Amino acid sequence: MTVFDRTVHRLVGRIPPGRVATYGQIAALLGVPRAARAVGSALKRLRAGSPVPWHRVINARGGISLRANLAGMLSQRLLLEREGVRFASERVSLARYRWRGPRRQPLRSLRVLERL
DNA sequence: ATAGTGACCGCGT
DNA sequence: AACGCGGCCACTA
Repeated sequence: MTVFDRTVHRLVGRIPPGRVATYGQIAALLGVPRAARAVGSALKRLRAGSPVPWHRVINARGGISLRANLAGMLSQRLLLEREGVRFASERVSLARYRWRGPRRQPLRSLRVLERL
């Protein structure tokens, strides 16, 4: 494990249930816009049983990238559907499910508004 | 130090 | 809309 790996894992850990992010998006949020591929590798290095919600990371086309491992591909889809993410012809609508990135803790006054 | 390897991406057929 | 390429970045052997 490297610093890069842990940084990726930490960020991915903040994606809420029912939402998704793309590899490129994660890379961009980390300040390395073109490291999408490296992000995928970092996720692959996750230890089995890790609490990191790796399944919430998909490719820019809204699809699952685990083409090689068919088993893993199905489980990813299952995990997402279990959270309410719907698939349409092997794809999810990024417009609808894309996570907007980590938000700073809202200001106290704004929090009140959120409850409305 | 270096060459090889992808859970990627955007662009041009 | 699907496919193929080339470029990219971090990691590994």
